[in-house]
Amino acid sequence: MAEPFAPSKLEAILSCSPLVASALMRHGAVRALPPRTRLAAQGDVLGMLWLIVEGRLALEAVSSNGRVSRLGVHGPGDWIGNYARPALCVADVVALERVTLVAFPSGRLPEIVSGEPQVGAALAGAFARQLEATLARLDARSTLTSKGRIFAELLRRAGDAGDISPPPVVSELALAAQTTRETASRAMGELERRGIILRRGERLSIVSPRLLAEMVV
Amino acid sequence: MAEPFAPSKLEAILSCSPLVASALMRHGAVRALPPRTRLAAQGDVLGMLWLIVEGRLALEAVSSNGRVSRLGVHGPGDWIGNYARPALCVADVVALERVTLVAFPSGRLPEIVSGEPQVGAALAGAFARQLEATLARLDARSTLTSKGRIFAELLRRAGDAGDISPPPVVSELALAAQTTRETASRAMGELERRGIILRRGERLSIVSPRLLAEMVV
DNA sequence: CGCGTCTTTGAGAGGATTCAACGTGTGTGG
DNA sequence: CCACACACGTTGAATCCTCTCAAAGACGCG
Repeated sequence: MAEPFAPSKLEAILSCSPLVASALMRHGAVRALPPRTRLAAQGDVLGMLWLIVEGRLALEAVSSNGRVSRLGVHGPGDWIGNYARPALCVADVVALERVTLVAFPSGRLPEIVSGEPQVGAALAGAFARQLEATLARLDARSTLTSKGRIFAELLRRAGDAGDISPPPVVSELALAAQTTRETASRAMGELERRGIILRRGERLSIVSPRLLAEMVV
Repeated sequence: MAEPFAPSKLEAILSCSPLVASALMRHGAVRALPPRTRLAAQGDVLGMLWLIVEGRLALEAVSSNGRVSRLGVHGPGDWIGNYARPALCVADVVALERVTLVAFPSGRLPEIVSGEPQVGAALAGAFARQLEATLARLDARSTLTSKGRIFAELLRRAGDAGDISPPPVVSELALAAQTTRETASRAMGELERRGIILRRGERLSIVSPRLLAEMVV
């Protein structure tokens, strides 16, 4: 945490060559942020691109009625901000925990890339992955019901293991699934009554992933 | 249209070097599709990446209740499909008009990129742009009301000119804004009654962009 | 003219949020 | 040590937004 950030870590995070890592380190500024820092606000003209190295950042948009919805959560290896030129920021960017990142002004990376094409290759892979994730999220928002999104989120967090520990905080789960505490609570209550999940202290087990998957609608 | 596709067009579309264009042409297969072709279906394992050269493609997801929602529309210079490896396709991919594209198997491009890093640079720019667009769409879906999305879509299509011609087809507008014909019709009726827009034959004029912008909620 | 597509409008239903109330556990300050 | 605030979870009832269903009119086209 406290030790200075080493370029070799970049290699691991981006799975790129030492060449690329050192080029990035040479042009970017390393920053550390305490939890809850707000890097940018909805409506700002954002002229930065950040590479997350440690910790997670969330994109949160607040709608006119005051509700906040989470557009995404990004972790090490993800890029946040504007690549080519400054642009309006659609959402707040907030640190969920202690975060280390490398900062570049918008437009700098394209320059670097033309000098060191290897960097572009690494970027393309990262952007493609993030695009896919964002598209999947858009799909969920567009085609699933509120309860369906809760169920999908549970399955996603459980992974193959089939359980989640520590058990998810209901209100946080609701935020991630773009719905309310109450709806999330009702959805989980239903799952528990039907014996599809089991909540025991520090662990939430998914008894029947099959049934749960069928309820993702 | 009918003439064979020339690499020089790629340079213009991607604004890349001849080197990159010829590398892409060498590794990809040019295809032409008639309108309404469905390139891939929701749930397919899709092992391709396409570069659109002419025409537009839509990503359409159908939800369990049968409604289709449009996740995005892509045109020349956009990439659709899976970059690194085959993956489940979240939505149908359909041609809105006659489309020409260059097809690559998933995973091929990363290979090319490692041999010809210039290609990676071009890809990074394109992916960054698409990521930004997708994020903006996700934001709209998450924070705006149905009517708000209609209003926003109208403003977007009007651009600075302040009018749209030919006037938008209501049902198509509804699809783009992820709502129903009826809701879109009511939203536009309201705008017209309040004198915010004017529909005259082959032209729809936005009388008061300011008022309209304030209604985007 | 008949047909299909598109639009408009009304009425009804349904899903999700909002409001409200209550119970719990945790940490803080008196 | 206790009172208290506070965050979280649960549950019920009311409200609201949006979709669905239904009907009717406008328009272009063969």
